[in-house]
Amino acid sequence: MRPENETDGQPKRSFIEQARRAQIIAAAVEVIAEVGFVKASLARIAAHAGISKGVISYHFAGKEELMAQIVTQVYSDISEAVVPRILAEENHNAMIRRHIIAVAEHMSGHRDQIAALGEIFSHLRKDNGEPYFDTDSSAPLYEGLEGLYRSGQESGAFRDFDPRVMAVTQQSAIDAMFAYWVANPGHDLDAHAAELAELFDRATRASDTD
Amino acid sequence: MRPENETDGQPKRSFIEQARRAQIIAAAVEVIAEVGFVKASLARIAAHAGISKGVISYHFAGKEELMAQIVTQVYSDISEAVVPRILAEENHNAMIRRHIIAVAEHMSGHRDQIAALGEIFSHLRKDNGEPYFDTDSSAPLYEGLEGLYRSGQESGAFRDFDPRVMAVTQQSAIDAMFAYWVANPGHDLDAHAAELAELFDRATRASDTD
DNA sequence: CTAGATTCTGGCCATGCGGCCAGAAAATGA
DNA sequence: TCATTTTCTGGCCGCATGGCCAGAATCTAG
Repeated sequence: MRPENETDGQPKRSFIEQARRAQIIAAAVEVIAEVGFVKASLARIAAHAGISKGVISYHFAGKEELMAQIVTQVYSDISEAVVPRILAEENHNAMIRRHIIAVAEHMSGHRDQIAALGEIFSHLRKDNGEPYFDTDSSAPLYEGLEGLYRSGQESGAFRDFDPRVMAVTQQSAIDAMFAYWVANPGHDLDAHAAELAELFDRATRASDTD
Repeated sequence: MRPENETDGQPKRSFIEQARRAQIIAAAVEVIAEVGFVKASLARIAAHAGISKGVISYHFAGKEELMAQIVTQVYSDISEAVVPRILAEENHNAMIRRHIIAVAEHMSGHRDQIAALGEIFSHLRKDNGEPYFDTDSSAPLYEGLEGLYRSGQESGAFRDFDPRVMAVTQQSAIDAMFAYWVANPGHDLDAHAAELAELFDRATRASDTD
């Protein structure tokens, strides 16, 4: 039996439980990165972690929760590493460049994480079959970029484009960069990021005549 | 029993067989677009087409071949509609713009097709679990864009960027546009395409000082 | 030391899937 | 008309999966 501490809000977790959850998440990331979402069964993840299958069921409500936790974990790692570096920049043009370059630099040391994230994004579905992560659930992510674009437009650093379209495009360009890198490990990630930074700088920057 | 005409090269197909294959492909596209790849079982596709499940097995070697045929079909439709319009342009900058706008115009009347295509791309795997369509299998697609970029660079229309990165980025931007549109049917596809055309024109165009 | 809470094991079960097949039905052609 | 080929039906089979549970093992506190 599982202790019921979920009377309100967040369940309390013992240290052992936190450690187990972290271990399972780490194992799941490695397995998904290696064999893909579809073949990453609970049995396989458990075997990779050196534990029994039931342990996963014990610590997570189901496969869905495990996957969602992976996404949460990776996302917060990224934010922690990238956001401060963006905010350290002093003008909007530099912030755009920094966003792309910082996330690439961070991910270059965490390839399994970004590979697993891509798999989960495209495969995880709710029971009714709808995507777990669509453009709406990513809204907070886009809103950050959109806000940056809008304020840059107000300051005159950026030309007059549709911020939503630009945000969707920049995010997709970054995702594609990682997908390409995951499929082609020899690819030069930093060089790719530098190209993207130049690309979006030119695409967003106000013309001299504007 | 199935007649064996596959002695060499392409199997001969009767008119009835061609019609059935087309019917099944059409049904599969609709089902995938509606319920997603994972829930699009052969049984469901057959029911939607009003035929027995075995018919699909009879006309296609397996689910894999059916999915591959869908991709082939949709791709050739796109090429037929878009390529001539690109070639009709007279300079490289206009060709880039036309590529984006023409594909969006074509797809605006074929939403199920592009929705199914996205599902198949991200879900279809070989037996060994590897993606059926990765960046390498899309190489012919990229090579077309890359060639366009290179010749534009030689002519001086484009600045000096990495053609591979630009091709991957432009394709991902277009894919993201469709994905956003599929998830948000009210989205203005033509306006989005116009924004992208402007974006990539600015990103690729040679500076006055180059 | 001991009782109770916590964590783990290993296997069972229902479900849904794709592939397959024997025989029915329909089309073909002489 | 009737034999032969082509097409279709409906169900069966093996397989893999995620969820679940009874009982064992381990830890904790009094």
